[in-house]
Amino acid sequence: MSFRAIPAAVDLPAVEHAILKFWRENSIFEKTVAAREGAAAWTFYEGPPTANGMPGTHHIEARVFKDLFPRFHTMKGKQVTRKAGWDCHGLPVEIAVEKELGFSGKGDIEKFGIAPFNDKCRESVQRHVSAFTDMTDRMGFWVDFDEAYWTMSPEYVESVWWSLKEIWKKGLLVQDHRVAPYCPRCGTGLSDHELAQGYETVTDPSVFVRFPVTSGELAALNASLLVWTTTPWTLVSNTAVAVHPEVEYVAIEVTDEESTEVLVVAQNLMETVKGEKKILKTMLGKELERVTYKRPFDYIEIPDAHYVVLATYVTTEDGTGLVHQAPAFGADDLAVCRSYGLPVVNPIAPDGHFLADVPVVGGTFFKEADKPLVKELKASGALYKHQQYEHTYPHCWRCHTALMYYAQPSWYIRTTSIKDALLRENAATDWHPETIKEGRYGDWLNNNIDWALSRNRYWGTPLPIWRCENKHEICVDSLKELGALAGQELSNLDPHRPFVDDITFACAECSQTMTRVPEVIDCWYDSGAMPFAQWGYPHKEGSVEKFKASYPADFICEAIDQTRGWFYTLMTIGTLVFDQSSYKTVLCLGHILDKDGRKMSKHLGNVLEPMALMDQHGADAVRWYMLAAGSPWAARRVGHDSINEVVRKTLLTYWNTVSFHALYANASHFELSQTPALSDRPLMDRWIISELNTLVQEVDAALEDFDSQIAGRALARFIDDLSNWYVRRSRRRFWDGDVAALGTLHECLVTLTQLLAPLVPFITEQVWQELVIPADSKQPASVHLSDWPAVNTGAIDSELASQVALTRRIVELGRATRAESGIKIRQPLGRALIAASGWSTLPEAMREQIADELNVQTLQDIATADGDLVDISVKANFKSLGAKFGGAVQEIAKAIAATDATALVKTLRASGVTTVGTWEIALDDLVITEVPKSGWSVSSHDGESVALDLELTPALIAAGNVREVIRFIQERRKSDGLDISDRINVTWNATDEMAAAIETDLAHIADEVLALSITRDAGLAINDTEIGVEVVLVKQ
RNA sequence: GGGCCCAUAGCUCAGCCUGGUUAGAGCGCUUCCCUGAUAAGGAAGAGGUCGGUGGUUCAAGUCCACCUGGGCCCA
Repeated sequence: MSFRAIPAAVDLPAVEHAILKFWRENSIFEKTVAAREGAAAWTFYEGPPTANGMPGTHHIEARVFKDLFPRFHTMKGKQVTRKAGWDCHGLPVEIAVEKELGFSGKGDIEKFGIAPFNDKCRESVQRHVSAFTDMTDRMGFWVDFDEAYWTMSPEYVESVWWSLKEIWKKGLLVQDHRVAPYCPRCGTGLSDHELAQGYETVTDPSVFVRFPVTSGELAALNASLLVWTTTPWTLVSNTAVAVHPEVEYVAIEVTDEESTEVLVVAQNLMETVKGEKKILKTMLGKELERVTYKRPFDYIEIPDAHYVVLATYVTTEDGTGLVHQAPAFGADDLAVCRSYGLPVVNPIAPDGHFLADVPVVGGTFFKEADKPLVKELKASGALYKHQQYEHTYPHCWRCHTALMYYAQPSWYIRTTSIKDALLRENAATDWHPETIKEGRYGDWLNNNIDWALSRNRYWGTPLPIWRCENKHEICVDSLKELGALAGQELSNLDPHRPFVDDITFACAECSQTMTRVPEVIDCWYDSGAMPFAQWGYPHKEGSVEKFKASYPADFICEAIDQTRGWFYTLMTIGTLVFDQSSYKTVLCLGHILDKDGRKMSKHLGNVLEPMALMDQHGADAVRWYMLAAGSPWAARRVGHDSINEVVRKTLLTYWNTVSFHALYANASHFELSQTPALSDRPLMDRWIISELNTLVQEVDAALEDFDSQIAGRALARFIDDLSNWYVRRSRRRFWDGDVAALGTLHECLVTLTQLLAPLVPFITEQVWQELVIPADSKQPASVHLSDWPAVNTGAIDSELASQVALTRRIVELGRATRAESGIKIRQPLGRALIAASGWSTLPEAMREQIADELNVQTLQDIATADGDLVDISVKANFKSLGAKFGGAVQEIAKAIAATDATALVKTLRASGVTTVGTWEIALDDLVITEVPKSGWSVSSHDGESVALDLELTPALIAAGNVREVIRFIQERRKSDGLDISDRINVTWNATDEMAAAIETDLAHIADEVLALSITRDAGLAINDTEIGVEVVLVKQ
């Protein structure tokens, strides 16, 4: 058992590669899971990334957090299995393949063939997965790739089918119409993702049209509804007019040069109407419900329609507050019209042209129909106003055709019918940050709409519904069931298109042929089904047990964009199928932005490539930055400089403290067993051990609360305390091989390494191998196999902590005073006066440290110094006064300011209370500052002061010179390349003044510089040395 | 257009829940100090209308409302 030398310089990325090798060769990840066999499980679900491109830095972000908490809980004794997953299906994959093949739409795919196209999609997924595994491995995210689930695997698809059948059996999976953006040229609907790529600014007509009222009081007034639209081509399909039920509408008589008429508009949009106005009637929107009107075009048959309906989505931001409804061409329109039982009539063919038999515009492309229709409106007198209107409108990103919102048949899951259950499950979910629960996510649930499940595409889980021409329907839950229906052995069938499309069988009810409906499902359903589908539940052997043991998850974690993505589908499918959400705790991360606060995108060229980032700075640095530099749930900026700082400040300081320990433990042949009991160690040791145990408490609490930033801050502060106070102040003890100091530092480093391990697994593993295992062979082979440190509350001494804090504040003030006085710290001073409330009880050891740090010979309490040395000033303590006297504080503060401070403090110190004005105050109602009078150099802060006596005696000057000489020789040792433990012989010469100082303290100097002999050589030239000394060092 | 989140030093971020009168840290910059582990450390300086406006209060960076700007999600 011994300590190895650990180099101070370290190449972090190189160390990481060695550690990766060590983990791999020794199966450390597998062992951390196996070691907890039989322990309570802490379940984590991996949200599968879509392998449709190369991983970006934002992928690292989520994966850092997905790694930290499983590592933490493993150390805390839980078994955390981590199954990787890949989201394989979906439009993004199809688009990537289409691009590769140079396709421009569904026609090309069908020409190419669905089977070969899907083969290409499968290949594309497999190709990108390796980039993800490389990145994942490099960053130290421990997850089991060997057992990864793939959403395209047959057993996964069958499990998804099973769940769909469960939903179908409940009557919640149905076909209905859906309005979606649609490219009439490509003949396909577009996803939101595609939509976002194609917005273009266009100028469209904006028309105000009169719809004459035909029933009730308003008809008697000859009133017309004034309706605004920017899509005149949809007026042919007008079915209703929507108003907001709670908005005030007015019927106004308008008179201009030519005529008088009565129009109905929202009251606060009356400005739209020009001319002399007289309000005839005011009414709420809901009073207009079911008022009938005459539509502008009678070209197509729309039965039982054309009246006013109520809709809360109507706004009075622009237009007239009366919104024309064409349910085939607007999602809101469709929802509103459907709730009134209005028909959905569509005069436009899938190619975007009006049906040939429509008058006036038959055969016209929808966008081209605006002009002739406006002309017709003008001719019939229905047109009130016609303007041009510039706005952004979605276009097809492939062919730039203006998109149509177009009603298409689509399959829905009736999630609205389980809304109450979803709200119940959400209420039981632990969200981090908490605001998401009732905010963004809660709102989304409250405004829940049915899930449009189907896609008219190729590469996805086929919707397992077969139908005959009499609309009899069956949902299939497995290949086995399908085989039984079809009378074929199908267990080896690829459950994808086009193979499943080929399976047909006779309808049990009408004997007609049943064929599969053509759609595939939304790939978000795939990923939301992973809690059971990852096990092949319930078909696969053993899956039932595995599923039950791992449902619901204790922890999931993704970025905030998943609120309506995976967080939603996971909860919804769980609730639909099992009546229970599939996760208990969810950590919702903010986004990673570039150094200028912009989203990272290829387009802006500001993407940080993750592998390069880790090769440059090291994965630990990137991890620490993600975890600790800012709040996990806030959006954060990433740049090279900020990551560099992490390395310098935190990781290298930690490393160098380890290296320092190794240096002296090695030099003095320290053994851990030599460490004395804690109670026998000096105050300084007991302090840092107290801080260490406080740290264990803090980090544990923060990580239990998923707040890595607070944990990181506490750890960084401790590293700083350890290195820059404990080690620095104890340096001499280390030189001397003090076993208490070496043992204390070792204890701190071992525990610190364990606390850091889940955050920065590489450097801590290296330290474990270099520092811990060689000294204690009983320790586990990896830090990640060790148990989370238990806090020793008995070692926490809060009084000691506050005393050290006071010591450090006094030192800080003293240094400021020193700097101000212009006298170097190397020059000893005779006396310092201290004013601080805890001074009188400060232990001697700490006073010595202050004296040493400030290089003063004696310290004295300012209160015991000669009487008129001190000026006392007081200020009101608003916090305590405000609590006692409330509104009177300002007056009291004035009264206090007007009182003689010295007398006031004297009285209070003697009797505890006194009256100022009419108020009785106590000592803690004042902020007291004591400052020495002139002749001293002083610094004060928050009522604490340090004053230095600047008088230099010849003895002090000589002592200063001795210190100069020692420093000079030490520097020479370093520049001569001597080892810290080399013994030397010194030959010296100096100016008279310096020589006198040296002669008085030869033994001390020799001792400090490890000199066996120290001899003057008057012949040695001293001219060109700054302090008037020259030395020659000879290694013994 | 709607909802949610965010806005504090040149930069990255604390502080806000629980209001208290000179608003903090680190990086960067200038000057100086210290150094027998450190790519470190220390001191001083420059740098802030705490996004804006109003309100509540004896007192607002902190609580409330509105506005502006940014981000995300949804239309």
